[in-house]
Amino acid sequence: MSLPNFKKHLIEKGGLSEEEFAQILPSIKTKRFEKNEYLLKQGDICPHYFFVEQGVLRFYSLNEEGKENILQFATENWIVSDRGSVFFQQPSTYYIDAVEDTIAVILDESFVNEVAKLNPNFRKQNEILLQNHIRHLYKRISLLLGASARKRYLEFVTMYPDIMLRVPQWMIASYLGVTPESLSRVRKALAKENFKP
Amino acid sequence: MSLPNFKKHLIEKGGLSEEEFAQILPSIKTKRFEKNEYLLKQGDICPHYFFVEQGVLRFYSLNEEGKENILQFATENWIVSDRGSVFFQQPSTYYIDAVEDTIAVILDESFVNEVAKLNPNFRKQNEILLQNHIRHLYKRISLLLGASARKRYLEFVTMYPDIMLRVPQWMIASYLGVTPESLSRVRKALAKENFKP
DNA sequence: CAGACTTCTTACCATAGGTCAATGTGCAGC
DNA sequence: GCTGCACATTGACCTATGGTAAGAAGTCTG
Repeated sequence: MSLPNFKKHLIEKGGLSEEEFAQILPSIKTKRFEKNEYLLKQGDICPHYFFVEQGVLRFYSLNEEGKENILQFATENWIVSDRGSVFFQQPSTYYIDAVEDTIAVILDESFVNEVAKLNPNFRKQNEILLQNHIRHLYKRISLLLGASARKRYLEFVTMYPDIMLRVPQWMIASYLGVTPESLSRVRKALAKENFKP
Repeated sequence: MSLPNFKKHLIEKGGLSEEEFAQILPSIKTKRFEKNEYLLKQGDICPHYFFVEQGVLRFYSLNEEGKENILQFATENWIVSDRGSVFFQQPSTYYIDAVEDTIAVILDESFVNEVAKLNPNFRKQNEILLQNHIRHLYKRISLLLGASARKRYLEFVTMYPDIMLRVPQWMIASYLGVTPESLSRVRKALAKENFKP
């Protein structure tokens, strides 16, 4: 298993050297998930963080009526998890599953500590990721509070053009908080105004 | 300035002793804000974290049409800030102002480090606060994605009964992502079904 | 290739919530 | 005790989005 993305991540973002990476490579655990396979189900204690080496994951909740609300997609180089569940060792209220066949690197607190021992900079980089994550969540809430379906879609397209092409449209609708039909209408209206994605 | 809430916070959550608190007390900076006074404006680099010793703050964004979207309220013992702006030293896109006259403790990274030196446990407690914060943001997004105005309001009331009583209704509407008129109608309908808040 | 899904689109109608405007109502300042 | 705001309510109307149902297009599978 060569893990080019994870290697790049640790070297560029984590500040590790080639040698340091080679040193920890043997202790890296990965897992392969098939399309539609679950990584986490409601009620489970989320065991790890998942770094997407290859593929697409989705993180979502299910409301009482059985409607899925997609909170996050994760493509290559993204980390996804129910952090709260991992941290507090409490049952999760969320699901994670694979949108495509996916290879994920299994991360846990001990791994972070181990790498941080090699290179103290790594902890700082983790902190940066976390802060960016929070920023992103705030932005998302702002949009959900204030923006129309159309505006949210446009924002999504410019922010994640890659994801757009890899997940079915109804999942994007769920991420945006609208029905697939509504999203279809929004897209049609945009096409009529000759909007180029 | 006696700061009973902040003292309690540091002792109970931060694990400090009375003596340790007395030791840092002289270096604690506080500031008083009048109702409607700004703590942060769009474009500023958010200089600190604010711990609310007494009063109510609100954290919000303004969209292009000038509509306010309230992201968070903070009453006693809450910490509020644009963390991203503090951390990355970048201009904020948010506002913070005082809903009531407020006494806030001014916190910055150096303060956290100073206290952590006294009691290493403090860093862990900060981490816990942060993780809870993220959990809370996810929950909020789920509700905005999937729940009706009524459900969001009921959730708000049970979660923050205290805030309900201290901020005007139109701000709650903004927090929930509906118009004040809609919220008024939701409340009327609930009253008719003899809902007791 | 046939058949069964899944996804996307379209059309028609329903409705929650938005908009606008008028009316209350309480409270702060004179 | 008025006067003037800021907030809240209400009603009439409108619009974006939801719900339903059907068909078209694509895709997987035997």
